[in-house]
Amino acid sequence: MRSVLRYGLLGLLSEGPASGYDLAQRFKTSLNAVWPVSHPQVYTELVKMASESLVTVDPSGTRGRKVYAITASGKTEVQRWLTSSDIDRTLRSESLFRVFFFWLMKNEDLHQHLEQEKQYFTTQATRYQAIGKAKENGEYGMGPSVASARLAVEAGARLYGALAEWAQWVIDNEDSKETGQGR
Amino acid sequence: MRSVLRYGLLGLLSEGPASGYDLAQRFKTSLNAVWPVSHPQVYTELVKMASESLVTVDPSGTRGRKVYAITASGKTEVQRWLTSSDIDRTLRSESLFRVFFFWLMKNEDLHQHLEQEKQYFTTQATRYQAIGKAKENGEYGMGPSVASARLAVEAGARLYGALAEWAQWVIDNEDSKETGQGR
DNA sequence: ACGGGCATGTAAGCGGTTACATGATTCG
DNA sequence: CGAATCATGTAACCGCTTACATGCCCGT
Repeated sequence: MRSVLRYGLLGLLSEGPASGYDLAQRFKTSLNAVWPVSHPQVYTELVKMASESLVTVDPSGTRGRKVYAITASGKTEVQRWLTSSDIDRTLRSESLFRVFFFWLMKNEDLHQHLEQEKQYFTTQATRYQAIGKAKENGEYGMGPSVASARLAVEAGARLYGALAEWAQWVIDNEDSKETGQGR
Repeated sequence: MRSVLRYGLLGLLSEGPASGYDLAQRFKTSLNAVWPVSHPQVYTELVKMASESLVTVDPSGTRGRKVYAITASGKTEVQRWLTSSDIDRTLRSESLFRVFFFWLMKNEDLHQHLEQEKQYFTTQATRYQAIGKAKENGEYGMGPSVASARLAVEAGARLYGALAEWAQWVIDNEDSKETGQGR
């Protein structure tokens, strides 16, 4: 099952033509949170897609820009992906991976780590809440793609909110053990 | 920044010696949810780690098993990882990636997709809740590694719970749009 | 003029998947 | 005895990262 990069690019191009640089930037500012990509990856994939005529290239943009546009077969391809039901639903996370090995950490180090994690999660949660508010106030325009992004942001806010609460729960658990309240 | 596979293996070996097959199985039953690995990856990494003397090999196990054990330098290595602060906190998810392109879907397809996602998320949430209960009842033993796994399971339950609620929220949003309640 | 961001790429190498391959052991 | 599972690997290939490289254009 091929990576989602291709479909992300086709999805972004569905909003209108853009250069590789544009696409890499837009990946970095929004999609990066759930699927990081690097710019060489974007450029090479665009070339590949052009050779499969999923996109067209107009190399006459200003400042050497190459403007890509989605084709009809590109549109069918992204549609096919969106309606295909074989999704990899794994939630990959190095943070959660570490949790399995908390028992190897010294109490002191673990406590510090948990505080950091909680800090990070709450920051992210409030950040996404703020972005969500801003999107509702139309600060990003009001196209259909913005409405979808709003949904994604809401998911982020809820996820990081849940993780922040979880971190607090773990900290409380630790404390009750140490003070012997559970005896 | 190298992948977490190595540290996962060292972490599992901290509980005691095990074969490559064992380790691959244990990855698949617990760590797979946050970091999938395939068995060739496990075998090759173990060979590499043996050559760096982070683990030792005893090839005289029953049925051709090769039993690996963690060394002192292996232990320091996993400790170093656990206390290093440069974590990649990205929450990779193909499900959430798709959300950005919901606006490209037909209402009908989208609604069906959302119902499926909600179904999946709620199933996972209840599944993790059940595992959490079982761990508390000591059905997996009561070693320190089980306590950590319990924390990870709790995170999973909360995460998927939040996602299930989110999916419901999106469905409600869609409905209010269609029936014109927002007018 | 020059520093910084715009814009595109190449190349090496690692991480990871998929398919293939092999033998040993247990269970029915 | 045969099927399933245990157990370990190899090889080809793809995805992706990192480092390197180049030229253009804008603002000061």
